[in-house]
Amino acid sequence: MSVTIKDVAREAGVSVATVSRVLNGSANVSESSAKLVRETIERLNYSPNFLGRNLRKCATNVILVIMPTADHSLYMKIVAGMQEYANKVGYDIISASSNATNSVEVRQMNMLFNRTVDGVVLLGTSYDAQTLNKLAENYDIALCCESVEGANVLTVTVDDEQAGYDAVCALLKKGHRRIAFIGADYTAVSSSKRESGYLRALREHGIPVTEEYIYKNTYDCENGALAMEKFLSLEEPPEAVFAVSDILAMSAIRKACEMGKTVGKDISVIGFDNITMCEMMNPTLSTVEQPCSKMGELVVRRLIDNFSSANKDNRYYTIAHRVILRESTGD
Amino acid sequence: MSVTIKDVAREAGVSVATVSRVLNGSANVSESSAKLVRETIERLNYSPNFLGRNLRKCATNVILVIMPTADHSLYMKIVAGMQEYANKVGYDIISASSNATNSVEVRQMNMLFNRTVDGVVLLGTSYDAQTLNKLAENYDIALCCESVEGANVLTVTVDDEQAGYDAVCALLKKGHRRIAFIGADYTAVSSSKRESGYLRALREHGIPVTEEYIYKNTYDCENGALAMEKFLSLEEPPEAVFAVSDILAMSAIRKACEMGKTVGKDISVIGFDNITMCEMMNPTLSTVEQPCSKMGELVVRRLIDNFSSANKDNRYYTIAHRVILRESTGD
DNA sequence: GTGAAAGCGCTAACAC
DNA sequence: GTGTTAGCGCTTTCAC
Repeated sequence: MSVTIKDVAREAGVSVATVSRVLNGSANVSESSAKLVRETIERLNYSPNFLGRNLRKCATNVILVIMPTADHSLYMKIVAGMQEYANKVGYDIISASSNATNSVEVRQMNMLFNRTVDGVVLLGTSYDAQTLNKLAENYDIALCCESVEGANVLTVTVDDEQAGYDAVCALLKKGHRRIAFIGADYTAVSSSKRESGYLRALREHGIPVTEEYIYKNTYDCENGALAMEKFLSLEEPPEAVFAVSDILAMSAIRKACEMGKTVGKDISVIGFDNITMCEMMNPTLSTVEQPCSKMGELVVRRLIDNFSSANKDNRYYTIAHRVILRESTGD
Repeated sequence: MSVTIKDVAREAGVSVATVSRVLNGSANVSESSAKLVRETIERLNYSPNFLGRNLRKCATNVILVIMPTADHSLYMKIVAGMQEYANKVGYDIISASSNATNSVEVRQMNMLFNRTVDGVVLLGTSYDAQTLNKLAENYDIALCCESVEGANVLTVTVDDEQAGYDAVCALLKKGHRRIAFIGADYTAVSSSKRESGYLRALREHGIPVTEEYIYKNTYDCENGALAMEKFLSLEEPPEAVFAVSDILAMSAIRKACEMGKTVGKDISVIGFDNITMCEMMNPTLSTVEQPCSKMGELVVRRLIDNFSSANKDNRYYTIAHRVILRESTGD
């Protein structure tokens, strides 16, 4: 029903080999044949069937990105960075969202197992280190944004500990000493590392840790509000808050406003990620920027290198972050 | 190098046909063979190569969604709705972002032309009606969210004209009469239709149209701010604003705040889409909800039906919207 | 410079 | 209930 390479060959009066050569730009085709073939392709509106090509080549030139949640500006920016680089070098990026659900993630990983894609980048995963290491033996996978402790798999993230440290130092520099932390639960390595940075900053400034100033739950936005509600109900509420994501920070700010506080004056808040909304919030949100394009480009570049490499690069790369101060910290 | 159906057959001491039958759950396999095959698959860690299967079957069971911009909560919600339904009926959804760029969109459409996916849903497109109609002759495509005038292609959207009308009526009901409009430029059909609804609402309430109250540019968020800046600098500024997207509305609100206005009191704003951020803004944002899950499910359902149908469904479906009033309109 | 043909991994029609 | 085999569309080796 659809037109194949054979049809083109027959119509052009050449062999399928010649058509294939034209298609792939191989040398050793006379200009006259090439022209004839190109015209025939045009005339028949032929488009090569990549299922045949990919089967033959054992490669698809497609990379799958699996996101834990789709509704997150950060991930989309990273994917955009990946795409820009990948397209330049002849690859396509497709993405799918696992809703942070293991069964959905596994379903999507099947595209890797069944050879529908050449490699996968995980922006967060429910797999443990052991499973990932096992997978990496047979397939090309990489982690981005969110690392997994003990996984010897190509990984690209910011230096979360240092970034957390820097965020808190920015608050300390404003003169705040009662600083609270809103994090995700223990499964999120990035959050734990940012918490470590938070603790180190306090320690280095001789500030004791106040247990009530640490709130940890999931990344769901309502937890920002819950955290802020708890903080503001304390006898001695914090003067500043560091949240491990902009979403949590925004939700916290919203709650603070509801409770009559002026954010940036009564209480300062700094988030993490620098998503687009930061500049549209009221007040605008201070944050730690993750350089999304760079991260996306680097991880895809290394992953593609791995496709054709005998000994895979499984290193852990960190990319420089940047603290951005806006109105929510009184700037 | 990777294990194939032949390896499984050899190891299990059966033919490849039997293995294939087990794989596809066809009848006519003795329980003993089936068990043996399943064990062998497990033991060899075999995963079928879908390139072979898809080539043979002329189908991939994958649908591609092309989004004009990735960084938009609305699209992600629609994709989530698609995915939930698609997975239930044995399909996978993958997505890619065209950055509203024709060349990128064409690149992604190639996955359809080269048979890497069975169908495509466009959440906005740079193709014109004629091209779409031509494409629809040979391929399974659908539009969602954003229609194209004159395209006889399966389409699912809200009733944009009525939704615009309803949004403005909500503002009128609050007693406002000087109502402004922030829209996208003429290429966005949804925006034009919402504008028609805006105009009809004014007309039916005997309110003359004020040219200065209509601001049209791109969907880029800065235009919300620019519009608001213009409105507030008028001799007689509007009392209320209807923006065709929440992003534009948020940006407008942000600017109004900067200019010393209290949104919801000094000026009311209603957006469109009901993205997640609406409830986290300060003030929370009134809007017109697009029922994303439903839209996603419907368009995918019809598209899949089309795959196996001789006469394709190319109808235009509209799905019920809902006005949601929050603080930005003084509620 | 060109063509014939093998074969990528799989399914399904056919034969037994 | 099972096996043999053709063939999906393509690339590439080999021969000329």
